[in-house]
Amino acid sequence: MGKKKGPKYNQIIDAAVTVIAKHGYHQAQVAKIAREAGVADGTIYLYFKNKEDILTSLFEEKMGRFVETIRTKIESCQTVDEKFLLLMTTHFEQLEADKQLAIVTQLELRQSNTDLRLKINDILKGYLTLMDELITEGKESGYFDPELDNRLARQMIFGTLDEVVTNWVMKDCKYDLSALAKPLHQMLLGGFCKR
Amino acid sequence: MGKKKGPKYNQIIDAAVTVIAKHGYHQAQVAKIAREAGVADGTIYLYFKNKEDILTSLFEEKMGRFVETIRTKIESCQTVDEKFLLLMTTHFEQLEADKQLAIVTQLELRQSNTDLRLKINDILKGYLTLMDELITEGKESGYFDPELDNRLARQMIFGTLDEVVTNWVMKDCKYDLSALAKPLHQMLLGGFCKR
Amino acid sequence: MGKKKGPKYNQIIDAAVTVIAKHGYHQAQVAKIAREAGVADGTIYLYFKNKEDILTSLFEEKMGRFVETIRTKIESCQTVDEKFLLLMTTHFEQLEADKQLAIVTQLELRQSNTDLRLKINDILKGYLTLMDELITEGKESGYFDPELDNRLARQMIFGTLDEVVTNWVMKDCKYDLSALAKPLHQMLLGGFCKR
Amino acid sequence: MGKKKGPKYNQIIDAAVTVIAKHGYHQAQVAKIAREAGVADGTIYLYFKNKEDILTSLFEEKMGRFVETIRTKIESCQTVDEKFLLLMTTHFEQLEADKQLAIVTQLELRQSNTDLRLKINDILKGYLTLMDELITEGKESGYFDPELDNRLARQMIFGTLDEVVTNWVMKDCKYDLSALAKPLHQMLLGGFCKR
DNA sequence: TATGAATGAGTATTCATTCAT
DNA sequence: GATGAATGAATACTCATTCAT
Repeated sequence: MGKKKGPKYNQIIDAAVTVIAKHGYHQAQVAKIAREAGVADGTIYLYFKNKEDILTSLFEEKMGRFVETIRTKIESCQTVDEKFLLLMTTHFEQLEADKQLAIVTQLELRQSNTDLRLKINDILKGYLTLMDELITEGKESGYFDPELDNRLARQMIFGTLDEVVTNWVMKDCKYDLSALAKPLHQMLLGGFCKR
Repeated sequence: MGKKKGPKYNQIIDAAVTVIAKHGYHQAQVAKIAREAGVADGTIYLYFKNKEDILTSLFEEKMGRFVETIRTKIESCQTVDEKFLLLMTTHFEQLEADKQLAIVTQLELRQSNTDLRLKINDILKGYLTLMDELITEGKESGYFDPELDNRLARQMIFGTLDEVVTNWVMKDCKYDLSALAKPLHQMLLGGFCKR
Repeated sequence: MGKKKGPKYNQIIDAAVTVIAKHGYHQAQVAKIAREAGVADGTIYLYFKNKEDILTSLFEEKMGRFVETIRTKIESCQTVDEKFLLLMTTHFEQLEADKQLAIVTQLELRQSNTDLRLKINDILKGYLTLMDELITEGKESGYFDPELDNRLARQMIFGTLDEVVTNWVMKDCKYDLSALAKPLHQMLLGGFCKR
Repeated sequence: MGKKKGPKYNQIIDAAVTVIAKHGYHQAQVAKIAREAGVADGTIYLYFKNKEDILTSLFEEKMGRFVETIRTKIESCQTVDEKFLLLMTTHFEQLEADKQLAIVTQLELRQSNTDLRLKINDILKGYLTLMDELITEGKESGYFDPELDNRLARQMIFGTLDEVVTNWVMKDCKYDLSALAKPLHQMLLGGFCKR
């Protein structure tokens, strides 16, 4: 069980995204996912331990490279300032590139029970670590306020990005999301106040 | 039906909060709520139309005055700066005052798929309007950057507050939440950068 | 209990007829009957043992005089032939006089469980006896075939009358029912065949 | 869903007949039918849309050929007189052949309030048409009174047959039903009166 | 590997009846 | 007598998971 191999593994995950995006979390039965994937119900259980495992694997597969992509990209930047802008831009671009997936991760999977949400948080932990490193770097380089509370700053960045993406998804993804990175970057780093 | 009167009405709502906080949204059966409230299953239906009506009434009863309380409190403030600080402090204090309720509204009720989410959004709409007014006031008074995008600023504030509270709840409410208002206020208004 | 006295007793029975005719047997809850009667739910149980007792009492009260009326009327007739015609005419006239009641007895009460239907049959027993007497009289007077099987003849008469009335009710009582007595009388006594 | 194939489909229908005949319509729970059929509750829903679908399918499967059988049989008869006798005999014989089924169709299924009654009426409609044709044929051949009212004659035949069968069922099917066809035939065609 | 038929635990809601006032 | 708030038993249907083929 759990043979994370073969084309069917990915077929099933993609089918889950499609079904959840189309019918919603509570109407995404295993049988429906199996039909969408073109396999028998029982086949699902050759690749996944149970239904929850489909959802967490979905999150892992689809979001696993999410953070890595960001980390790689910002390496090329010189300043913390630039790094932050690129982090946000890349965050938005990646979600903008797969709107169906955005619906699933921003809206539908949040209806799942608390256990699944804890696993999602685990996956996000790498993202929070990255932000933490950036904040520390900013503080050490003298660019950020040295009194900054890392945890709060991190929650502020993540909470903001998440809320902005969720609003975009709820407005049917019909405006340019990555264009918002720049003004947000300015607001996060410079605050609301005039200088 | 729907008598919305008598001590039993409140007994049942309080029982629902207790049961959901203790067992989670998906394990909060009507029978369990009835037992906790000390009434028969059928009695629930003398006071509520159906199970969902319990949850929406819970939200209305418990959170209905949330925004109004904040709006009233900040009226006494002179400056936008003070208003923002008081908004955040009051936001945190109200949730801190009933930790069980915080668990229910921040984590459990978000798993619902129904009209309840619409009702939650209704309440939030009033909150977003209030934030909007504050932001505009800040811009007009020359305190905020006149180029500030209201929608983004609003999402930044709300996303930050929500994320901070959710983290506090997931850490079992074991630190002082309202004490975070001040540093957050500084970060939101002044940004991460040193001045 | 079961004090078959007072105006409320009749109020409740009339309310039951109205409610059943309007909403159907399966939607005729005790609470609905009580409201229609203008009494409290509990009051019903001062006059009736239980819900089934309302229905059997309804049948007794409303249909009890049914047979007696027929019996009295046909006493004035000279011949069996006349008696039969008058029996059928009176049967139809009585049901035609209260169409709501006809709906209840012909359609709705038949959906009741087998126990109630047995009680209804008890009440009808007097009617069958009357028919039996008439058939015997017809045979003894030499008017009917002496070989006639009383039981079958009785079932034929009752089955025919019942089916004719039921069809009339299902066609919304919109044609003249008692006018059918005469041709039916001729068919029952003379048969389908030409003479 | 609704595979209408395989031995289980018939097992379930037969179990429904058995359970309803034994415990009555209102005590025929799905779980009881499943146990009698030797399958799990959920299996029922692989073969039937819902509980009502079991009952309508039961009626279709068991009574669907009822009228057709009669129609085929009487084709071989020469005279209307013979046709009528055979119609009645076949009607009785078919019900006599499965007494449990007779209980279900004559008594229990009549307590239903649903589409089932419409379905029953549909089947009966074909029967009434057949009777109509016979009556017309009798009139045209000069055998029946040309003044005969088809509708009334039809209701008289059907009402009589139905009443006779119902009485037989209520007397626990303990006498010879089809033997009654002959005397009834004589009474219907020749009337009660001596000739 | 793959199938898909079969499983059976789990739950919101109705409504006849009671009984304290 | 009269009330009506409270009771609680009873039931169809879904769907994640299994296992014989």
